[in-house]
Amino acid sequence: MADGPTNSSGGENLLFLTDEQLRKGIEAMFFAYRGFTADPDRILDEHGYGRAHHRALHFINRTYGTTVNNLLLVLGVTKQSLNRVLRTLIEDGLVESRIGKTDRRERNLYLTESGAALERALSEAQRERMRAAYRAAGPQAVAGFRQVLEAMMDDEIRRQYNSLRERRP
Amino acid sequence: MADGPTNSSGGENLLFLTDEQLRKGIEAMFFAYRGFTADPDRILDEHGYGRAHHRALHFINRTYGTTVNNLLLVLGVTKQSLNRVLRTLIEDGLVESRIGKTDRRERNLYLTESGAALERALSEAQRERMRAAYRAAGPQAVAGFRQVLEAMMDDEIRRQYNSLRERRP
DNA sequence: CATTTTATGTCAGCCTTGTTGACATTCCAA
DNA sequence: TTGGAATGTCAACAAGGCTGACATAAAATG
Repeated sequence: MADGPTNSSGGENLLFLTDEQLRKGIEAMFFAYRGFTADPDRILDEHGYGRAHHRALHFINRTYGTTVNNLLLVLGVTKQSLNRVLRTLIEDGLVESRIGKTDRRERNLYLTESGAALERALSEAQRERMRAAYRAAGPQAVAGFRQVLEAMMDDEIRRQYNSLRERRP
Repeated sequence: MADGPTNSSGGENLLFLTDEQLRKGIEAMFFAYRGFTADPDRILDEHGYGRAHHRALHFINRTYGTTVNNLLLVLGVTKQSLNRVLRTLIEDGLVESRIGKTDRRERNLYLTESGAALERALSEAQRERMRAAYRAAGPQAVAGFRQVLEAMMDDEIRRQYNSLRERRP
């Protein structure tokens, strides 16, 4: 996998990575992820929600009319766990669940006005942090950032990640 | 902050970032973090531990003889939460807690042989994933990756991250 | 020396979010 | 018609966050 004689991305080939360097990267990942979630967490807290709600709102917004099963695959949790979160969002009027047209067993999920509003607030806070980081690091760094992250995903996940579609409202 | 007329890292200045690009980055972060934690999680599971134990082991290993208070600051949790984890690690003989020499109120924390062994297994799994990602992406990408992550941290955290010291056994 | 502050530990209780297992309903498909 | 897939629901449990209260020892400070 990483043994090929040439590197596709134009870097020098032989990479000597000390444990020290790798540890730095590991800790950077840990601390950065904390920053990454800090702003949305504050907003969620005001509404009495947690990260699980954020994730659900995010992916319902991204893939308009997604089914519960699709959501389960992306989020990687059990249906019982997702269901609890989903139920509160539906009860609170942030998410609408409509019976599927072609397959009436399925539930298609949509954000309501207020659901979309919260999602916007959350993602705007997160985008702002990401934007600032991107600006500070520069475009070349951003490209590298994305390359490393993508290489760090599990294979099946990378497939899902790469098959992202624009939402069609 | 991001308004300076020049970019320090040699990139072009004007960065036009669409919400689409930022969303891609956000999701990359989400999915990559899952991959990042997947391998240690499996090992931890076999031992009946969770991520909280991993974090404690990691930072006790990194800063040899650290105090409980130091650990609290780095981990960003309450002492009650940390204590629960620490207690099980001490009971299980993975961590040793010694009364401080200069300040007898403090407890200095050390990994035992078996604690160090588990830490090694966990970090080696994580390093291996990181190493593979680094190799796949190349050295230039790695530099960018680290730059963006560092810019994404909270300010106080970045200070902690940058003041990493080699452990002195 | 008396008092206050600091570092740590511990108990109790609560919340979110993950888990498993069991079971019901609905409905497509063979 | 029957099997299986998709979904929902109930119950129980665990990890690991949180708060609040309280105890102890030791350091720091008046």
